[in-house]
Amino acid sequence: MSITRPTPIAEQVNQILRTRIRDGSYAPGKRLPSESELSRQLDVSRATVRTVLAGLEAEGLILRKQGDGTYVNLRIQDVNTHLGGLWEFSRLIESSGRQPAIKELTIQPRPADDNEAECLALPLGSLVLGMERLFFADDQPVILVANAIPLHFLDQSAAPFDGRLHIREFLRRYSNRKIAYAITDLRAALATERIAQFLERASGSPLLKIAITFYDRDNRPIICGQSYYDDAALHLRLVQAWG
Amino acid sequence: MSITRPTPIAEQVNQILRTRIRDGSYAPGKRLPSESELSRQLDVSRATVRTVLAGLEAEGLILRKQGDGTYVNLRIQDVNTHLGGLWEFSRLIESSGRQPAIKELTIQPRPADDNEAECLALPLGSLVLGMERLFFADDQPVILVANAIPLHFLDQSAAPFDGRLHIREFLRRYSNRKIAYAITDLRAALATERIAQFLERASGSPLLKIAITFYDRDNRPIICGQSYYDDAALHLRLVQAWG
DNA sequence: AAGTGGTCTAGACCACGAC
DNA sequence: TCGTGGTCTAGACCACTTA
Repeated sequence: MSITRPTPIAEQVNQILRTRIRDGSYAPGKRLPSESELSRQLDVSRATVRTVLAGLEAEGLILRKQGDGTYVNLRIQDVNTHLGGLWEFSRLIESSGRQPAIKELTIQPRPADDNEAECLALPLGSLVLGMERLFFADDQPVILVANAIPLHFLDQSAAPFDGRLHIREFLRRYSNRKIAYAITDLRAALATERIAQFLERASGSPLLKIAITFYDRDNRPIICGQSYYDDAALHLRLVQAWG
Repeated sequence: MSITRPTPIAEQVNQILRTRIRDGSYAPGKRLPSESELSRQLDVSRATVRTVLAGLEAEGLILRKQGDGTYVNLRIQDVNTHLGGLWEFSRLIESSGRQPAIKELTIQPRPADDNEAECLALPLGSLVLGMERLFFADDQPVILVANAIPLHFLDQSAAPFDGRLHIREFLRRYSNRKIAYAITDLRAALATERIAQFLERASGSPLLKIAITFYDRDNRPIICGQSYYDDAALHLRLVQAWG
């Protein structure tokens, strides 16, 4: 029996507003009820409403105009991520309107390579769980991901590990670490023979290379990963609010 | 440093804390004063302090641990952008510890090409101000940018336009439009002969291609641009807080 | 002039981590 | 247990847009 805490009010408000935007109760281009009105409707303080709206604005979902009102952004349908969601490949595929799937290619303990050892601040030759996975959008391969997690962070008794889980879910199930932030390196790269084969592209095609390292609250690296992203098959399009 | 009224209090607090972090008053890895303590020190409410800290956390500058305290992130030096700074190439270069410079290649009115007309929602053949510029990091060319702005958005009497201004400053000086948000397309591309020459790379090298369209609060496209980013010369590395 | 979002305050109580 | 950050409230006043 697991403990359930009451869901934070702000989170509930968040879900309600997102739902109303998604299902068209608040149509694209239209004005939302005022903050005071929402505050009354939902019976929460205006401060709470504002916290939630700030989040939606940062994602580009709404536009707020002082002295006028809050509007649903017209152009969100074109976008598949905001810069905070860059690691959630499944959601990214989903919000492009396609069906995501993960295929596990390999998943096994092995010594860390040089790059991984450096990323994870491990002594050379330390054991990591190596994971290679292929993400599909509507049965078309679009992202090839190689991850490494230090073995000692994982609950070995939970093996075998399920390679089709999202990284978030994977960590929650097999480890007690929590991710605080990630550092991401964005590069352009040419497809090697092997990568090209998996992604069904010509060898030498340009691909996005996304290298992510996840850290916990104590600044310890938890996971490092290199992803090859076929930007011809799946656009990477993001909104940025003008802070 | 003291608090005065004209500029927003939160902004002043923001600057104060950033300064203290940058100059080492709050050293990397060390704990900041508690929120209540800061609230007393600066004579602002705790809510205001929290607003500012939330911003710093989103940028990855600090880590907050419930029940413990707020810490300066150790790894900030490695990073050159955060969620939302992707368009500010000059700042991006600067925060990599290098000296930014902008060279104006061309700047002149011309008809919009097909792509620009579509991005900017203009009739084919409409006039735009075309701008081609090269960004340098320590005298090394790193980003080639081509922008287009509909001519009728610009104050023609202000010509000639200064092509060495940041896009933000450019718009402020020559137009009354304000940018609300941007949609960015991230791609990998191969350097054409011409692009390679400007960036001093081999023809066919992989480059990041960043296509940005800026919109104002009324959802009208203001600027569109295509940038070629030499990721071998200048890493694109960003922090993402785990929301 | 009225109504909107923007800013800020002063408090309350809770959840968590270190001691 | 104590101090920290996390959540939330009720209300004040300001700045801006629209009519």
